[in-house]
Amino acid sequence: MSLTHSPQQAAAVLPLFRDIPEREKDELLKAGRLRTLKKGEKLFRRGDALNTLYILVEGALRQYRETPDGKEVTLGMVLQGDMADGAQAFEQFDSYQWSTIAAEDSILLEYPAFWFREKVKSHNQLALNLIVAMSKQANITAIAAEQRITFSAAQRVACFLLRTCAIHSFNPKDFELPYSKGTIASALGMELETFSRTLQKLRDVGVAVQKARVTIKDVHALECFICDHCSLAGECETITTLEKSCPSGNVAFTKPA
Amino acid sequence: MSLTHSPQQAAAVLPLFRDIPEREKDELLKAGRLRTLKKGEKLFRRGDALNTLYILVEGALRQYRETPDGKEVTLGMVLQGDMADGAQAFEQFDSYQWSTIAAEDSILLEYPAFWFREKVKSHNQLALNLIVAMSKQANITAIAAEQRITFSAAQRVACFLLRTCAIHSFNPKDFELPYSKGTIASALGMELETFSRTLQKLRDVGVAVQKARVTIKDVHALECFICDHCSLAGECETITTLEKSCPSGNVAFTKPA
DNA sequence: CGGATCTTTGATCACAGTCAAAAAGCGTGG
DNA sequence: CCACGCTTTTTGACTGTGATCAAAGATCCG
Repeated sequence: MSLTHSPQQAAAVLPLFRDIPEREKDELLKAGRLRTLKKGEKLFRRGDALNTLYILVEGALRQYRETPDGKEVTLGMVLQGDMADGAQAFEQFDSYQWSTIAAEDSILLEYPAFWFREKVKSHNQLALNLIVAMSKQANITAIAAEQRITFSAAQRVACFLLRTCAIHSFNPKDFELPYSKGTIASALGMELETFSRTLQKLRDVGVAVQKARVTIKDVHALECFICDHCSLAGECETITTLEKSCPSGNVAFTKPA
Repeated sequence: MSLTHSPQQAAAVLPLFRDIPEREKDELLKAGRLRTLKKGEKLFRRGDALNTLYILVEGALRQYRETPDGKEVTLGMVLQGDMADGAQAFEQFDSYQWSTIAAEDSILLEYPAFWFREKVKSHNQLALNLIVAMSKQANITAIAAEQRITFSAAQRVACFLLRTCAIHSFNPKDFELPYSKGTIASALGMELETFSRTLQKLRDVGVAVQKARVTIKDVHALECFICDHCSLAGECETITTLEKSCPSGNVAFTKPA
C-alpha cells in the first residue's frame, strides 16, 4: 500500500462516488484535494467551523467528544471510504459536533463543505450514495451501542479482534493490532487497564498477544465465546467474511463447549 | 390533540416534507396512508421484510434489538416527525435490522418502501431533507452514546426529565412521564429497578415523583447536577429551550452547590 | 542515555445488575 | 362494588464487573 495516490485513484475505491457518470465524477475529482495526516494529528475539533468535508482514503480516524471535566469518549472509528464528518455536514450546525484525530497515518480527500452540499443538491446519484453511506453508518452505530451494553469487556475485545481480521483481511493466526491499545480500548468503551487485563483472560480461549502481535488459535472457539450473546447471530458480516477466508480448514483445534 | 388527521394535516408538520413544491407534496401525500398503533403493538420486528417506510405523526415508538439469550436493548425512541426506519430503508438490507414497538398510542404515515425510494431518487429536495433528518438522528445517537458512558444513572434520569419538558413544552413544576417507567429505563439503558431507585435519590435535588407525576422544584439546580459533566455544556438545546420557557423567574429556591 | 509515551500489574471500591419478594395499580367480569 | 388476575413498580439484600488510583515496567526516540 503506497501512500501516494491521485484523487482519481483514490476515488475509484470510494462507495460515495459509485454509479456516478464519468463526466460528473471527473468534476467531483478535480475539486477534491488530497491531504495527509500523521498519526496523532487532529483533523478538526468540536466547535471548529465546519467548512470542509473529508473522506478517508487510507488510514483510520477516531471520532471523540470530551466533557468539561476532562473525560474523553470515543464515538467511533472512521475507516477507509467513510466520511469523517458526513453526518454533521448536513445538519443545521455550522460547527463540528465532535472532534476527529488520526489513529494512524492517513490520507483524506477534502472538499469545501458548501461546494459539496451544492453538488449533492444537483447530483442525485451523489445524494443517494450519501444516504446509503449514512444508513450504513447508523447501522454500525446501533450495533456498537448494543454491544457496549450486552457484551462483557472480554466479548467486546474478542469481537473487535475478529472484526479487525475480517475488515483488513488479516490472517487470524498472526496479525498486528491496527492502532495503539489505548485507542482500541477507547473505541471499545473501556479503560486501557481493563483492555490490558482482558487480553490476558482471552488466553484461555486461545488468543495470544505479544506487544501488538496477535495470534488466534481457533477462530471458531472465539466465535462461540461471543456470538451466542450477539443479536446479529448468523447475519454477522464479520463471521461470514472469516468463514470464507478460512473455511474451518485453518482451524487447528476445535474444542466444542 | 385529537387522534384524527388527514395525511395533509399530518404532513404539514413533518420536516421531511419541508420546502417541497406544493404539487409534488400533494403527490407524496396522496400516496401515504395513515395508520394507528396501540400502545404495546409492534410495528415490525427485526428480520421482517422491509417493504414499508414509516413516519411518526403522533405518539412515540421504541426501537430495540434482542439477543439470542433474551436480553433486550433499546436503541432509541422515535418521536414526532421522525422516521421509524429511515436509516434502514436505504441500506443494502431487505429486512429490518431492529424491531420497533409503540411506547404509546401512535399515528404513522406509511409508504411502500420501493415507491418512496423512487421518489427520493427523482425529488431532490426530498433526498436533501432525508439527509438532514438522518444527520440529525446521527447526532442524537452520538450524544446518547456519550451519555450512557459518562453519565451516572442519576444524571441520565435527570437529563431525561429536563429533555422531556423541553420537547413536549411541559411545565417542569408539574408534568407526567411520557411513557411507562419500564420503557424509560430501557431507553436510558438501565434496569427498571435502578430507575426506580434513582428517582428516589433525585428527591435530594428537588425532584418529586408520585406515580407518573413529576415535580421539579428548581430546574437550575438540576442543570447544575447534570451539565457540568456533559460535553454539550452551553449548546444544549434542552437547556436553551427551558431557559426560554421559564427564564429563571420560575425558580423557587436556587441552592448553589 | 535520558525523557517521553505507552502498557502492565496491583489493590480497592462504587455503581448498577441480578434475584427475589412484596406492594401498588389496572382492567375485567361477576 | 369487590374480587381476581395481571402488569407495573418498589424495596431489599447481594454480587460482579469494570473504573479508579497508584506505581512499576516497557518501549520508543532523539
